[in-house]
Amino acid sequence: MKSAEEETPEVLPLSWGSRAMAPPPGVCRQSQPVPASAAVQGAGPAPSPPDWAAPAKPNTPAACPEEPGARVWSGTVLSSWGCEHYTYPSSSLGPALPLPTAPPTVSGCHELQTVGLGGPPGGYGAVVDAAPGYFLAGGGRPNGAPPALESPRIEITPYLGLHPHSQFFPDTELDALPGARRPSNTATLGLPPLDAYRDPSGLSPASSLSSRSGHSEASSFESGCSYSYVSPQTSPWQSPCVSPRAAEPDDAFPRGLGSLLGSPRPSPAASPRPGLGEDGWLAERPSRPCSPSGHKRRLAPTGSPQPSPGASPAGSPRLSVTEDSWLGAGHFPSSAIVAAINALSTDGLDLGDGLPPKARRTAEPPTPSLALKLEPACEDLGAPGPPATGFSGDGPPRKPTFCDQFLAVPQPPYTWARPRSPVAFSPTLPALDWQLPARSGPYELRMEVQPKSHHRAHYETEGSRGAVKAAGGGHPSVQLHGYVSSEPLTLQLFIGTADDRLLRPHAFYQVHRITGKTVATSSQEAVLAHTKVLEIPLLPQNHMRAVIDCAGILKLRNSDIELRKGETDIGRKNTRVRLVFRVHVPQPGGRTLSLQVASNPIECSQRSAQELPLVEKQSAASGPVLGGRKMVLSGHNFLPDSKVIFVEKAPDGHHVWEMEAKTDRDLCQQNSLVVEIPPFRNLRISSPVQVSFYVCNGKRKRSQLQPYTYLPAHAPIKTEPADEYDDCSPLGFSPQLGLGPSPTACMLPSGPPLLAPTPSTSPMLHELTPAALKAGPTLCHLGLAAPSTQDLLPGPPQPSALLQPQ
DNA sequence: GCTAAAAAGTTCCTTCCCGTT
DNA sequence: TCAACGGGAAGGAACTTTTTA
Repeated sequence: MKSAEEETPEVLPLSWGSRAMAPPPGVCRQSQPVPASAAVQGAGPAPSPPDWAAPAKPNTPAACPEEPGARVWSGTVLSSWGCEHYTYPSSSLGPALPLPTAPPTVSGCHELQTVGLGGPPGGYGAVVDAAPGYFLAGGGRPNGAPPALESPRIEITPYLGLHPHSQFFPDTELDALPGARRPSNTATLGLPPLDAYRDPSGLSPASSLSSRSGHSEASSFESGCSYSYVSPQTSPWQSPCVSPRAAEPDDAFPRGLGSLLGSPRPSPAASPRPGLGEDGWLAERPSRPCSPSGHKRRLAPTGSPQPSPGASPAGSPRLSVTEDSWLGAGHFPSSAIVAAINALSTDGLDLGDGLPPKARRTAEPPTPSLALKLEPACEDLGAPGPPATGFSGDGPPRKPTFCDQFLAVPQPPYTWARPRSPVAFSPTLPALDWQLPARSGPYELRMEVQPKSHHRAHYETEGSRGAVKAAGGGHPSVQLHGYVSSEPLTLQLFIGTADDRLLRPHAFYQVHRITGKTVATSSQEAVLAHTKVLEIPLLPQNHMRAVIDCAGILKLRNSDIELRKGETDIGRKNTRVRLVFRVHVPQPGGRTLSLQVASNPIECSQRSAQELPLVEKQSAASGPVLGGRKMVLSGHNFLPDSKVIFVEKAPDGHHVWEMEAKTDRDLCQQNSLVVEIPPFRNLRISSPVQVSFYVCNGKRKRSQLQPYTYLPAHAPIKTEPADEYDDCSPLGFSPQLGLGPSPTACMLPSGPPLLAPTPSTSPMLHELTPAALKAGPTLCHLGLAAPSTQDLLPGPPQPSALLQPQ
């Protein structure tokens, strides 16, 4: 069989190369020589992957079936996860990172560092990854995680810290949080970014209120309590969300606020892109404007003061995205350190130090705008009130608010309480792209009912297409097991990616809050690091189970996202998502345990949902190298002519082996397919070999890659179906890897930089040491204190639940 | 035979329409 | 009656393949 590489020129479009091989966000990959301490990250030769990653062919770039020329990095990428989580400085340390010691070659990054201390979360990736100590251990990264590979690239230098949506806008009481057991250290700083998840410049000229879920008046009115805040631990992928001209003081306000401040922002009908003329960047946007009519079926009221639903979810330097490509671990910076820097830079709310005057000025809150926008939504936000106590069915009766007069949304049996004012900044919950296990100790967050594999997302120009449904009718549901307290918790929901890379917030899709008579589950919106998050109560009286009938999926226009500075994902054919649920369980000692579970992939496009084959489940995740076993695939759009192709990819992305599996056409149904697993090309393997397969209905009609592991002849054969193989994915993918068994639940502290193993608990559980609290954030220590790779053995990297100090 | 440009064909994205609930 | 939901399709942009020079 002819490999894809043979059919495709080796030369990739620059954009592809840069996407697929780009350095971690914020890492300024220099072409000049780099000191050893830093070079390994950006440009050094790839060290050997940790042994434990071998079965998963770590960091193996491979061609993707749909984009043969594109590099697909498959394999274990979390080799440094555990340790990264350990390297989480505390906010109590103050802004004292030894930044000046960074190598000169990352000076660019250091510029970012300086600014980044006051900049958006994404900027911290630059800070962290440029920090010298970060690269000390393990050949460049803690635990020896493979570094990024050199590749064609586009260097992106975000204007960190100058973004108007910086989290360092002085706190505002507009930025209220529901308190339902939201850990008290949750960051609540910052101006609610009106365009927090979508670039307002990309506002559809005729966006309907119903679908302007981000910060639309409609949305806010509905919820009456939408709020935004920026996660302090936001990872670099959460994007600096940088506006090209954000450094201009006059342009410092969020664009969405411009109109509120009196800047010309004509009615949507008047101009498809109002304000383009005053924004040179926008003027260049080739983004398709509106339809000739410039109207939508249901137009927003002319002259509405609401300029935009918000910003794109990620101006993120997120690494390349296609449904088939991803990057290996070596490309990922330490989110833990990112969070640490976040904490360091923001602790005590005194953010002035180290901030360039320009950045500080930019960070000043456009208070009038805020007041104008949010006043109707939550009039109580600004008023003194009780501290956040969380929602509770037994809570005090909610004072009627301004928005209540507008919406007759049925009152849930509980209310969302709000803090009087944002809580002081401190290291907190893991960033949304942190990989967390679904269970830890007695706790398990489980998807009881999976969503349908297809859900057509709606555009902002459309009306809502309703809530995500369950396959068997009804709605998806999630339950937290093992929780015995009577305190309700908050379940967070956001739209994550469904490719075979690390699970992370999807740049092109956002969760959309559904309200109405048919919605029984209360919820409210938040914006965490440019990603909309739906917060749903988990109530003991409901056995900590939540039916997700309040979540739809909003599609953002590709052009709006892709053209954002720093965004490296592409939207085309990137139409699969997952519902990602998180819960943060308070633990004794003031820490918080974070769990996460992701749903099955959901196809969100109209067309592909009708045509492309989709594998939802496979009956086996592994088998003998000799093949010959039958495997049942269940999914959609299978045809009698469907082919199942097994592929193995070389580290450089070449298909080194392809084999079509025999399919039993007699047993083929639209939703199921029986294939005979072909023998592997090498019958003498000594260790498991990770390959992939896909279902092909014809040219360009291929399912996503699914994992399959060939086991050596002498190895015990694991016969359980893939569903049991991994508790986070029905396909046997670790949600963060697409490979390997599920992570072992474990807990990590997230505060101080020095962490000592706690033998009495999971090897992943580390206690804070007094010395750690005093020692200060020595990055060298960060690396040394982190558990070694061997600590994580056996098995693939161990994403951890996060046990954090409160 | 190779390369580049142009043309043609295909796929996908976005918007709009409209019937149903 | 209205709005939300949900299926379908038009139009065009983006991409791929083929043809031509």
